[in-house]
Amino acid sequence: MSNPDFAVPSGTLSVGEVARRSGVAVSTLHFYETKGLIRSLRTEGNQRRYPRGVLRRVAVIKVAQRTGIPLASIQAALAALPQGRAPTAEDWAALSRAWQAELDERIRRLNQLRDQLDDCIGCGCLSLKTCPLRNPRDALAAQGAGPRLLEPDAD
Amino acid sequence: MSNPDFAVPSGTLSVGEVARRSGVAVSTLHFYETKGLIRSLRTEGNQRRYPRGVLRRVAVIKVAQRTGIPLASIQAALAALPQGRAPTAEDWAALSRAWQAELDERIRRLNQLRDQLDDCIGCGCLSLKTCPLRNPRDALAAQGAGPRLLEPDAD
DNA sequence: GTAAAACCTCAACCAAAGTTGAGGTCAAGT
DNA sequence: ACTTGACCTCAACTTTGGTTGAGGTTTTAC
Repeated sequence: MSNPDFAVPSGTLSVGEVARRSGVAVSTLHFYETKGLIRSLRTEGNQRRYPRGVLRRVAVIKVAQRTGIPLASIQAALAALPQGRAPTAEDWAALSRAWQAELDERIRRLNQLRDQLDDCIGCGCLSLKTCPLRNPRDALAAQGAGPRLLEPDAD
Repeated sequence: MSNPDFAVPSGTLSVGEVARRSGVAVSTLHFYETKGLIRSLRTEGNQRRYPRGVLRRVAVIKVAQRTGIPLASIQAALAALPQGRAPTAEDWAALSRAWQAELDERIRRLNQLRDQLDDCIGCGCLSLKTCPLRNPRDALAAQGAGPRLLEPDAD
């Protein structure tokens, strides 16, 4: 059994090659596949063969991850790419813009926090009920698993 | 058995009170205790009683968490507070300064990433070997579980 | 034609930061 | 006295982002 050119387009990459060239472990590529972040064709012997585009896709995944976006959201964003044709530069750019906006928002929130920490230095106000850092709902949207509820106004 | 004033200093808080006043779940306070982030005295009936200082401590923990610092590091920082006496405002301020520096660093890295994403928009360069976003070691320290290794210079 | 390297699946495990539940005890109000 | 709510411990489970290993197959290279 062979003529691999029939079963699998030539110019595809094995999982090991993708791993080497993308800097991502083979196990991670398997994992991404189970999560629907990437897809592969199979040889007759059931081995993965990736279209070249996978390298860009993995690059994009890693970049998005570094901005703090969870894999599930990355998956959703990638799934929204046009089906049927290879994504264009503009498709990728649109993704980048969306993620950049999210990143901006995260940076904004961290800066706010930083400034408040600045205000609080030396005043010991972390124990005061009026401190914005102790009452995040005042100034900041809950980030992650923030405090659910603070005493209305007692103490 | 009682005379709680003997076993436990008066003016202490039960775990439920701390939960209500700090906005943190009881189970979380238990969890923090197992991680050495807070400590408690016990009544004769084995119930937790917290010194009032625990409220500030929990507030500080939550603030640090919002800056993205892992609990283990927070624990280490808190453990470095002077033993024996209650921390002073200056003690807390020193902590704040340290965390603020970390926060600054995180913000700096995210800004760098944002700018690079900016540069890359529209150029489709995520597929190019020269793109700084694909070769993070060029410009950025590995953040979290970054790519281990990128091909030396092939491709 | 055979041995080694690469690949396959599946299940188990890891860390972080908790949450949930079972089964039992303590404390407080009436 | 007794019921109810708050508390106790311990173990198991959750999510995210993977890694590790066992046991078996495929591909490649000599």
